[in-house]
Amino acid sequence: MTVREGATAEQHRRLRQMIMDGELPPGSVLLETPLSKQLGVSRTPVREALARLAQEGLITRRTRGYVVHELRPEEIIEVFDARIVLECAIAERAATTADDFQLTRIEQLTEELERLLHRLRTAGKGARAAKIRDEIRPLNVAWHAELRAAANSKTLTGLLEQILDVQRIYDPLMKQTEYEEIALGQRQHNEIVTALRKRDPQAAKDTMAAHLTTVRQSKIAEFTRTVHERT
Amino acid sequence: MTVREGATAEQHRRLRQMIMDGELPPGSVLLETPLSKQLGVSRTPVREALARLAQEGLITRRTRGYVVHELRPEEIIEVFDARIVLECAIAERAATTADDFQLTRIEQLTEELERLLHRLRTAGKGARAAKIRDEIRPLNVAWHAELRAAANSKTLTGLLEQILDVQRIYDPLMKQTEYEEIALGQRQHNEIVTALRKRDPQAAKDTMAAHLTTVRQSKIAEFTRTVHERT
DNA sequence: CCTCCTACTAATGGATACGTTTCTATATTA
DNA sequence: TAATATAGAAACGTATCCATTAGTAGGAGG
Repeated sequence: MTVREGATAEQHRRLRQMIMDGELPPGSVLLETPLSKQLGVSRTPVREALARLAQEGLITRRTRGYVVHELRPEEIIEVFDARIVLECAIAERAATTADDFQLTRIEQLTEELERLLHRLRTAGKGARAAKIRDEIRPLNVAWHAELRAAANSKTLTGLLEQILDVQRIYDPLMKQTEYEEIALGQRQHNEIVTALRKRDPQAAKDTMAAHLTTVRQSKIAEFTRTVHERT
Repeated sequence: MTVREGATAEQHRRLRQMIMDGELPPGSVLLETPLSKQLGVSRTPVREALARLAQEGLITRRTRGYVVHELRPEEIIEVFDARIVLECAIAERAATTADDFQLTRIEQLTEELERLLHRLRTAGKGARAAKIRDEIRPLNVAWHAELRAAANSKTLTGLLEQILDVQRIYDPLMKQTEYEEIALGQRQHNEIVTALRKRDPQAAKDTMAAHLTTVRQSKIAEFTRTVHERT
């Protein structure tokens, strides 16, 4: 049977997807009435869906309708700083709370990423490489998700996921990450896993801080490059 | 002129207040239809208000209606841990971002609290003391709010305020804090202010950690005492 | 006496209707 | 020509309506 899903939930999911896919880039205007026609439902579920997106920080209210959240460069950095705070806390916590099953899964994901990374190095820069990147990305997301689960804090996890959502609005605008940066990230993943196994919260936290700081650097560089080209 | 406020915003505010005041303690059931009659508006704004409260984490959806969010003891600790993470990050950040004007205001609040604390010590335990406590509480809240402002991060501030709201659901269930604990908190406030003035992020962070750890201890102690009595 | 079934009540999700507010484009005046 | 006034269109906030669904009480059967 198909999953029973209310119209509100469905439109919420659809709009969210459209934002994350870049179909509705930052600054896009969202109006209740036209959207309800476009999506083929009445205004009620659209209204509710928009209210949820607003509370999630993905869109902002205007006097009339909503706008997909736009961040000024310094705000992008600010959001990333908050992410670092939360994800470091999660790494630190996970070092003590992760059970063996969870650690094993993280290790498996790390190894899988390792394999893909080797394939990417040999693949160079063509269509083959792009395909491998498409496999790497969700695994990376899964790696961080597994770490969150291991930290065993619904509160921290929830807050971090909120932040990640806001960040993802800008993902479609980003250029692809350089191979060297991915490789560095992978080395750091390995270090973090080691720290978790050693049950060393301080090391887990510090390594995560290093990891995210480099990711931040590269993302900001990508972003400014990209925005520069769009003018 | 009175502030123009839609029915949705008004009911949202009213319900939130009722929850914070303990008029709707954790576990209370909130149904759209009865509430709309009780509050004297149609279901539409009530619906929207409930949806917002849910997104804020104050109430949770059930198959039919909502319930004021209930936390198991270990979840209360978890929420507090998240608060510590965020508020330490804010203290650390504020040490570099706070401008002189903000620092001065925090110092003024600290001094004001100092005066009230002395008055409380001499007032003993009667109705006079209760009155002073009623003055201390909002100042304490203001002190922390001013610190958040000084950290100059809408993101961190927003996340922390979410957490604080969830915590406040349980405030009406708490017994009053002992004088000694308030006094300790005040000494720590002073230390934090000193660290901010010295522009020492590490000290600000560490002191805040110490401060919130003691607050956590006392709150948890209060809470278990209180819950114990309610059985 | 307990369990299961059925019929009823009441709440929800979604659509629609209506009055109000805001935006926009056109026309008028300085 | 530029600024402003004004009329019309469009979106919003709130109320109401209807179909569906989830609880509930009461009765039949074991």
